[in-house]
Amino acid sequence: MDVKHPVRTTEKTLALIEELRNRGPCGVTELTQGLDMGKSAVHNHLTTLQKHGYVLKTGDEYQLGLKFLEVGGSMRKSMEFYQIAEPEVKSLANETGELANLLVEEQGMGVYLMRSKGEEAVDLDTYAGRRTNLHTTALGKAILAHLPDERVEEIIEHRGLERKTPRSIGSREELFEGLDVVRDRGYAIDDGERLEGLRCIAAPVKDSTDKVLGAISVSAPASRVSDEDLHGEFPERVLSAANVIELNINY
Amino acid sequence: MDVKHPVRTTEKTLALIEELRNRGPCGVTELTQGLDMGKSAVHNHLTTLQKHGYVLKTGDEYQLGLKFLEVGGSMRKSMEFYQIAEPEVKSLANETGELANLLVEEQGMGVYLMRSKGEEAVDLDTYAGRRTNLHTTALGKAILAHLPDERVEEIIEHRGLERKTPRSIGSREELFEGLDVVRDRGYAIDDGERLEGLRCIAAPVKDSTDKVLGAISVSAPASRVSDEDLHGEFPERVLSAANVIELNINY
DNA sequence: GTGCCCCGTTCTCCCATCCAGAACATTTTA
DNA sequence: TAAAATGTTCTGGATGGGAGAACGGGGCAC
Repeated sequence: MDVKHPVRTTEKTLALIEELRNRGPCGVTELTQGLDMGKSAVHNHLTTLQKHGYVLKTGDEYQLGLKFLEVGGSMRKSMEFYQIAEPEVKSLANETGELANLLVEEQGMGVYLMRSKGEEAVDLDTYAGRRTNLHTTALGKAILAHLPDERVEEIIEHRGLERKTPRSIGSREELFEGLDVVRDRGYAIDDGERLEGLRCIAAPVKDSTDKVLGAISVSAPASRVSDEDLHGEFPERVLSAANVIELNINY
Repeated sequence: MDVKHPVRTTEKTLALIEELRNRGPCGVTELTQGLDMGKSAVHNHLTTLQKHGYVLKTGDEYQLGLKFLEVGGSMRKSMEFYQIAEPEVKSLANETGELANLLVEEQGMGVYLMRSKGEEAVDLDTYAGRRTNLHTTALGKAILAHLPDERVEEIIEHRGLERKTPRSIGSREELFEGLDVVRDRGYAIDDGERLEGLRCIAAPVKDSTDKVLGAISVSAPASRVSDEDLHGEFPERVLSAANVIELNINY
């Protein structure tokens, strides 16, 4: 991203936020390390962010506040796709007893909008807002399969095709072959590619013009997803949920 | 909040974010109005934020991205209180079939960490990240009742005691009387104070040193909460959920 | 108790940099 | 086809950001 006239002061503030996020609660001096700013500058930025609620101070330690959740939460709530999909993701989680997820694409990355845990659900390291490379999950592949080819090219150009595990996708050819399959059968599968022993089934959600809005999925341990279920009951339920969302979006 | 050396450039960026949040997707010129900045300045800030993922551009329109949800979501996930309370809030929603909520205090305001809808749940205007004045909800009163008196004084000093409806708390005396009651019986109630016909029951969650960490609640239409239930089954369930959380936090 | 060190905070002045305003490139409107 | 929007780029001058030094206070060693 080539910006002609970046606001350097703002970039310093954003770098500070990132640093604070990685380190967790800490003092001014500790933050200064690795930030290419002096103590007074860091202090000025911190107090400014505190004044506006983005940063909290307890004793001599600073940390990020929940203001980010406020802004992010209100953005999410204002998304029609989220509002309509939310109850269906919950139903899917309750029906299957497993972990159900909702993903959208933003700037070439997948962003989890929500996750809902059924009775037996495994606890993954995902959370609302979490980003992943699209090619590494069933959700992402469901989305990629329904984006224009040139967009997919752009994305792999920009975000790469890093392999998470030996079994995961790592080349352009593998990816496009996989996406063909996804388009043919209507749903995407991750059989241990991201995490050994974890199976995910995902379906795209499209609007009335066939543009993909996002994807919905179920994740479960392989021990509870038989080979028949992997191409039977699970895709059926996921596709059904995706279909309900599509119907509600298009009235 | 009196900041000695505020970073004015950062404050401009934050003002722009707020403006963009209120207006939703819009162009540079529209944003410029009501921001006391020229077109070029607004443009510079927007492209800088875009470069770092906080702002998205589609066509000629700019809007906030899900980066805020990413930062906020990771903050929330890192909170022990949220991690432990989350399943209990879900259980509470499922058992009662109503809307269950989790609130923490930050800078004198209540912040919803999550909400979980049961089968019959009403749909309120709350969402994860949403802020409210503490004195206007059962959740807030449950928290206030277990903060030191001087802290409560500070908060009403700083945040005021605006009445939401004629029935809601609007004076210092009313508030402290109410908090006494909450302490005595162990839970807080909102009987139509915030919204006509809505009843909420909330209980505080405290750690082993008796410090209040947050509060958990159920909200339901008055038609489904009889006068007996209001001081019977509902508080019982809410207190039980709060108790489970406390046990799990203190090991 | 004393001295030392390290922390967060404040101050000041110089230089980086932010940005008004004008110019340019496109698109929309009349 | 002209006029009036829009987003984007450019430039120099005033603004204000922040390095470095100084201050104040809390904690630790001895």
